Amino acid sequence: MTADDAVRPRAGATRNDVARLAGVSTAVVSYVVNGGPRPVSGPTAARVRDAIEQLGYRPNTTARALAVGSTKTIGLVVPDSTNPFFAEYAWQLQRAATEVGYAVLISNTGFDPVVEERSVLDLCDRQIDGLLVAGASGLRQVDELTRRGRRIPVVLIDVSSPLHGHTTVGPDAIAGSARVVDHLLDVHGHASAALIIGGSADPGADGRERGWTEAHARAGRRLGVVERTPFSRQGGYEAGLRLLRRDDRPTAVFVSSDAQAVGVLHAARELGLSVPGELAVGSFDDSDESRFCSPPLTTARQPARAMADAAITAVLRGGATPEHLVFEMPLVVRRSCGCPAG
Amino acid sequence: MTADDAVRPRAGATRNDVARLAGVSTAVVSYVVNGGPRPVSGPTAARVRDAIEQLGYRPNTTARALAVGSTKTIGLVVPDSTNPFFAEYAWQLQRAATEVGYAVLISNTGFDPVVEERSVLDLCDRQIDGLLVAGASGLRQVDELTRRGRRIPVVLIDVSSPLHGHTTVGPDAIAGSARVVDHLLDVHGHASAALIIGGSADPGADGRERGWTEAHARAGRRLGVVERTPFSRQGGYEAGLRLLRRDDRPTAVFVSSDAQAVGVLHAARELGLSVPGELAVGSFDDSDESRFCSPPLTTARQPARAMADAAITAVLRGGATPEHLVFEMPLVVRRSCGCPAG
DNA sequence: TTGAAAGCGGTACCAG
DNA sequence: CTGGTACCGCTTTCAA
Repeated sequence: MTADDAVRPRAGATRNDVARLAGVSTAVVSYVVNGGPRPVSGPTAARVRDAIEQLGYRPNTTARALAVGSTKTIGLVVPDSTNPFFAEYAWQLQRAATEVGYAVLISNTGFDPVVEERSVLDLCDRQIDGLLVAGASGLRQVDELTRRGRRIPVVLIDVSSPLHGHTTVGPDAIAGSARVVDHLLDVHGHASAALIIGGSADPGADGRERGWTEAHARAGRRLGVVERTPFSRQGGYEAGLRLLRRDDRPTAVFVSSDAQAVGVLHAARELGLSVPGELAVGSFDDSDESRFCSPPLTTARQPARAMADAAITAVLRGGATPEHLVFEMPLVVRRSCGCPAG
Repeated sequence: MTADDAVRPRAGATRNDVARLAGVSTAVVSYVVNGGPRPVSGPTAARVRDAIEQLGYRPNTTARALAVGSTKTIGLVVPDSTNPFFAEYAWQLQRAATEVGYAVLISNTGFDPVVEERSVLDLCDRQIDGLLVAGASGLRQVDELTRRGRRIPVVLIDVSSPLHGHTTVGPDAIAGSARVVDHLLDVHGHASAALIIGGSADPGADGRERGWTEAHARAGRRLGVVERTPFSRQGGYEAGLRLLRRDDRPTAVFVSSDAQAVGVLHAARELGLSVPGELAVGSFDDSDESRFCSPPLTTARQPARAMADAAITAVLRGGATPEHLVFEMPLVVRRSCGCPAG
């Protein structure tokens, strides 16, 4: 109201200013701001609130973090937040975190273990209260972190199989993948399905590969060929091209992510092959894109929302006792497998 | 080496521990950690480094932030990080920020002005060093922030037209949109193009709408119909259905985002209409998806990488003097407009 | 070249 | 119910 622009320090009011204006101690200001830990009389509290209002006082989160030892922030390490599934997952994690008063600091690794290591360290240096890691490559430094210094809770998200000594949350990738391969083999009668999947870090560790293998075994079929390629549309496209140019071109393929599957669709189109007519495709994720591509993808659904809620809950609980949360993956039938529209 | 698990405090070593072990003062530890502001003799520095190594000491970023008044963090407010373009843009911003030692805290608003306001406040409370805002709705509270308390630099990203008093970075949406509409009108000879665009907050404020309008004006054509719908695949799909069921079904449409365009493609497919045969579509963004959908989209390219670099640079410079950085949008010709493959 | 000490903005315990 | 005050971990000025 008055010419207070000149009076107000550019740095913003601190709890000291508030205390002075309200004629109380800083402790009292703290009590009313946080509703505790000591009670404050009505009138006093009112004076404090007035002062806060008048000064436009906002508590300094950094100072609070230093004092209480919690930043109300959780770190998230993902390979590539640009991938439609991770984008959605990250979004859900953020929503879930926000709902309980936490912020999420995201770090992309680009599937590079070195970057991943650096990311984990950076995040920890920022005093995050918990760490969510997708893309399990960097387990080594995660372990080390857990050992030395601040013992911050870590939960591995997006792991296909429960990992010893860590709390994990992820889809039942084995069952989910098997479900789509079964569908290809059983209801559509393909002799086998090829597999398009990511880098060969540790074949067999990936639940998607195992599900694919097991489904073939159960059906008594010989395994189809496998193509390894990056988890991206472009990666899927290239693998698709390779696959579809083979002399023994497969009639069905299970692709380990929607992004790659979109690339496969593109490759088929370019080669003039019809999907599902000449190539049936099943996929994994059920990201938004899978409903809108052509043809829409039959895919195993990752319940991102539920997993996100679980991951946030788990990491905030502190990961004291390792637990393994696995989520069922419903089969979402659309047209890429050969089923009629619907 | 020894049984130091018992010795090492669970809280992690502090600079005090390091100082004690190295037999120096905490100031010296600070000097060697930060390479300044005072010089330290070789031997002393070596002792300190040893101590750091031995204790596995990691500086506490929070404490540092409190002391120096900078969190090395910049806030980013976006409507929906799940949208393919924003996902990519956010990714680029993160990359650019990381390169200069900053982290990015993302907040999604879901296009809700109330949420947006809360987000901006939350971010500021976290003592971010700068704020990037996409989706200009929340200008009011941004202005207010700039006025009271900590004067944090704000840059508006993703604005189509330079905004008074703020530093902005964005594509030349008017020219870019006009470029694709021109293409539809001139090279493919359509009488006019319909427009699919987002919420009607302030028609005319959106550069895409203006570009579309101006292109028609220049060509001496009557404007096509406009459909307003959310910026999502689903939104585009619904708008597409509405548009394509009209008696006076348009022969060409300019869609204001790739995500919506993908929805339009889906709608056309569902109605058995061929693109570009019966409907030519031009779009905006050039996200990865636009290369892989069917048919691939002719679109105006947002130079996300360059814009991200500029945005980070600008916000870090402090936004002292408002500047308006606008980026050209190249036309990317693919097949959805009717041009031959290539 | 190094040490002592005064903050940065809050929190929360201990007295009163 | 409230005030005084010792931290939280690090930075940086001032003296030595």
